[in-house]
Amino acid sequence: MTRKARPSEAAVEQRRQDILGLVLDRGELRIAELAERFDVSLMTMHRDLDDLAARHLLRKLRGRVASFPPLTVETATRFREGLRLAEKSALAAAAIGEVVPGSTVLVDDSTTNFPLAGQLTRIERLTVITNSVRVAQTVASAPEASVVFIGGRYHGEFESTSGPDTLRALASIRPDLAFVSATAITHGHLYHPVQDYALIKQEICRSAARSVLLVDHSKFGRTATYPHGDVGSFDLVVTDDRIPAEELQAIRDFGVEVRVAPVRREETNP
Amino acid sequence: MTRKARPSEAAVEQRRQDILGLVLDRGELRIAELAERFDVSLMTMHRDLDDLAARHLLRKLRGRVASFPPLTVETATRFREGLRLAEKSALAAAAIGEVVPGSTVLVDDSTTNFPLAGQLTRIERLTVITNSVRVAQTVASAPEASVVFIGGRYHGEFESTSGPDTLRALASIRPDLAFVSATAITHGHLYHPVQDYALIKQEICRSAARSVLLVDHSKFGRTATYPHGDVGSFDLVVTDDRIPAEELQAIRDFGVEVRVAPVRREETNP
DNA sequence: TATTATTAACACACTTTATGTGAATATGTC
DNA sequence: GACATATTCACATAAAGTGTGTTAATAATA
Repeated sequence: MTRKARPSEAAVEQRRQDILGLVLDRGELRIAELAERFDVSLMTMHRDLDDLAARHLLRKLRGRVASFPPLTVETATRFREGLRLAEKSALAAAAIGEVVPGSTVLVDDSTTNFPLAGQLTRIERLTVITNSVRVAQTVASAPEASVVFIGGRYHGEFESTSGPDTLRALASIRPDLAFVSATAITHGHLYHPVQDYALIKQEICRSAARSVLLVDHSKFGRTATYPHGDVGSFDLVVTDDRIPAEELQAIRDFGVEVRVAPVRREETNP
Repeated sequence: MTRKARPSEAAVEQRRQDILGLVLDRGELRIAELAERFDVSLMTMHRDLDDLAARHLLRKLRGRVASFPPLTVETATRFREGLRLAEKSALAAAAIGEVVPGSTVLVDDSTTNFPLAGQLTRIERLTVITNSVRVAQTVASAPEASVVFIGGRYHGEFESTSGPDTLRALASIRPDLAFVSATAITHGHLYHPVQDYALIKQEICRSAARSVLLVDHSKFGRTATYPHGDVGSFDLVVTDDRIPAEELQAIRDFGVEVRVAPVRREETNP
């Protein structure tokens, strides 16, 4: 009958993200219901779900799909990629000024730091240390870049390393500056759903001469299983202008400098 | 006039590889001449060359292109990807039998090892140690895989780490089995164009309880700047059935076991 | 300034991809 | 094991995406 216009690749990916969001919200859903709700055939919905399942973002059962524990999924690189890009770019622009040419900069594993990594290629004679494959690849695309990758247990879902080897390597270096991000922050206290990464973020603050925390507004008011200190460990916090007022005050109460980056809004999701 | 049929993406990539091969062979060529030789417009040739230049595989000058030092380019991952895949798969199939479930396997950075890495996901309770991002990503795609990435100075063109940190990390581990490959081998002696990697290959042989060398026939009869020992350091050499007879004999003279993998031939380039 | 090389803008034709249909196969339930 | 339902397969279709060459504008060299 009335055939539907073929959507662009980006639109398909967007739909799949939306499906995942819904599944994450509900925990479990019938496939037939999803097909109806997104107004696609059962076949297409199966294809979407097969794709998400192949990325280990949900489980496909007979007739229904189930989510993995929500925060674990949200932490996976494949899920966060491209999310809140405007905010992340704004944070990068506000933070890049901290970087001095010729210095050694440590960049944490986080999609928040990806735009920042792109900016770093413009600064001269930098040594960039990271445990994130994506950050390493981005910075190394500049011909004269010096990149040090920190080894350890490799996690495919984050495309980065962690664990005791990583901690040990971190303890033996002393970068001039470190950029760290957080997945969850409430009243100035930081949390991460994966213990290994919580430990790493703490160790980074200890090892770096100066450390900067990058968090967009969506991370505020959330918590996760493993606390990893508070904003007091940082010398500067960079966030965007949709940070809740009381959270902003909480950070200032720690005596930490806060830089609020303006985000140009066209069509931002809440 | 007579429009030309639009080639597939693969065909375009093949043409670009051919262009690169020619430039590598000649050192320098006029762009107009290349356009004529490959029977494409000047515009298309510019697009091809821009692409190759963006991958740092050649330099585009005004009216002509020049190659970087040949062996350096040939070593770059971006160049070797997909080259001699039939041989590499055959080597992987012949070598995979060496891997014992539950053991710790070290896999060298090399496109030769990529198919092998894919095979490794089928074996249970393995710990895979590597300095290659691609190997790490491949193995980590299996959900229960345990992957250890060796840190160090990161090289974008190889997508892997090397240098003193890498050597030190290698020295502190003792894998049950190591798969190593070589870029150049003559009369049983091994060579690599990059010193850092030559050192790593040597260190691997020292640290692993048992080590296997994987080399397809194209690597024989070549040398490079940095020698890194001979086949005597290995317990087994796996190669394909187009290995020159005298090279095969040379390896056997070292008293090393050789396994010659049969390659199914359909349309293999020389 | 004259000449040649490069890039930009566009139209075209081909390839690739997302989709839905209906049939064939697989999976679970009673 | 029979039945119902879920999934996959094979195919046709339409639109998105991509490589190409032409012409015109711009940039670089002599």
